[in-house]
Amino acid sequence: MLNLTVNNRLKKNPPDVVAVPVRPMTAPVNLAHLKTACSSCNLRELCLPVGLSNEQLESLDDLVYTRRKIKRGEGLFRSGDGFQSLYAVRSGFFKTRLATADGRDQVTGFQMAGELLGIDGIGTDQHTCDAVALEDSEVCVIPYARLDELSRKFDVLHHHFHKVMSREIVRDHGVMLLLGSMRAEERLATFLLNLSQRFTARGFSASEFILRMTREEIGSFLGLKLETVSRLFSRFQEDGLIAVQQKHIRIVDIPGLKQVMVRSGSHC
Amino acid sequence: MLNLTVNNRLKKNPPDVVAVPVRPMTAPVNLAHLKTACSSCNLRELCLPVGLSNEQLESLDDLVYTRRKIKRGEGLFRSGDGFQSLYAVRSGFFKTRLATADGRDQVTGFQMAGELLGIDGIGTDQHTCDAVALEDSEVCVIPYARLDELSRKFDVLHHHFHKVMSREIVRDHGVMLLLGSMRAEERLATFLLNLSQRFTARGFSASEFILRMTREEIGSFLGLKLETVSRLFSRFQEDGLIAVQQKHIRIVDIPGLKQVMVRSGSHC
DNA sequence: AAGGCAGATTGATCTGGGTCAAAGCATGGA
DNA sequence: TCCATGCTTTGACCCAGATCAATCTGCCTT
Repeated sequence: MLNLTVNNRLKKNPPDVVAVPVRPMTAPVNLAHLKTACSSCNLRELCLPVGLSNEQLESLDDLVYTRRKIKRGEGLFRSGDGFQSLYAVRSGFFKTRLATADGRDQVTGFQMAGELLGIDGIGTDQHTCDAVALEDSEVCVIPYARLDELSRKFDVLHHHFHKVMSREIVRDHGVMLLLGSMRAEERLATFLLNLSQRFTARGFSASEFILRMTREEIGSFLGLKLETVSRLFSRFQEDGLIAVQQKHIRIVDIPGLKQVMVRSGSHC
Repeated sequence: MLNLTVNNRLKKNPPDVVAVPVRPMTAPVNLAHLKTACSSCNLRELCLPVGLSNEQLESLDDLVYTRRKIKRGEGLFRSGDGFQSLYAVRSGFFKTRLATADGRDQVTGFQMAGELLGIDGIGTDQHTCDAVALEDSEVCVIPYARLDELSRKFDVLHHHFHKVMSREIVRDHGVMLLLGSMRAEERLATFLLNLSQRFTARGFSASEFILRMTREEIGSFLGLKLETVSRLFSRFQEDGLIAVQQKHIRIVDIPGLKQVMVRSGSHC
């Protein structure tokens, strides 16, 4: 067995208090380039603040007052850690994974800028999975108690948070469908198109991107072995659907990939 | 291909308005046997009201003022339906399933008394899956707008609802682990033990129960074919772990089943 | 610039679970 | 009571994807 787990072993989290304050609570900062709270964050159309008024946005700024940097391979939180905060990815890339007693591993998702991490902790006041940075990353720390408080003041925020959780559930159902009833090629095609779509939403190229995760991590997420993932990449390339060079992916034929997603579906 | 889909085709839902009012809003009902709202429901320790004070419980009674009966094979809601209400299973048994354009089907869960249905609809104001009764069932209708309103009044309810959603997410991650990295026997053992545990929580026998779903539905949920499920039942019986007779299951050796769940896990 | 090493590719082979097919079994409606 | 029909079981065979193994590639370190 590969000893990837050893390398990815999480360092014990520093407490949130250590995190870099985005806006010192003492003196307000006027310089535009330092005003890095939600109201001026360029992710505000993707992240928690979607749909908030300017006024509401500004009170979010008091909520999200710390950031935390996580180096590649380090953990943001791990299963069993006490739950206090949610995290919004500001930059970088994460995976979440579930580990079983007997050493198995299931990657449950990959998170990029604007996406929320840590919701799993609300139910039991403990995190139930590990979140690991796949590249040097930064997150906004959202103390849950404050979010709760604030969302009682603002209907929109309250409702929006429910929507975020609900969509996470719907996403998970999609992954179940993928794992439970798709063939290998469909899974990988679905995965690539999903990434592409999420990059597009962030203003990046829909057809060209760098995979932040290894073949093994992709495999774990898709319920396949890394060799299978690798072979499929090669096959897709032969078929003129994509161009792969290690982690660099270019989708050559998006409609073609979409066909793979569906066509092999109608088995028989 | 089996034509199960045809038989399970959902009838278009009757609007919630048609549902039987549990407590007519006009005159309060005094008779104890008719007082069937949350405050006197025997599921209150399992369902949404967990942890509420008596006073809070009584205001829930105004929230949950209708019930709906669903016959076996009928749908409670289906993908695409507008979302207005959540549903708490009062009696009976449901499955939720996701259907793809190309006719594939993934069962995403089975719900029993006290469990919540419909959360998937919050994110987009439309349901994203079908909920189908596996036996004649009854649900409490919880208008979402009211829940929202009420949860602004009661911290506990508000927070509890978040917990329910979060736990659903954690559950889904567990299913991903199952689908993504367990072998067939482990999946079935996990499934049986999970059912057993949920029946126990409801005061039923941990070791003897009736399966409300077909082999095909179990298979769909577990990412296996019905023949595989059937063969595994037979194998488990040969191995003295369970006794099966059609839908009637008796778990003979719970520790043994737990071993199957883990042992085959350490592949190699 | 060289060496080490994590990750990726590719080939050969094996196998768990899928597929196809044929009975068996139970339940409900006429 | 007796089919009809939907569900389950079991057997024979097959194949997608796993496993095992041997390179290859590119990057990081010194």
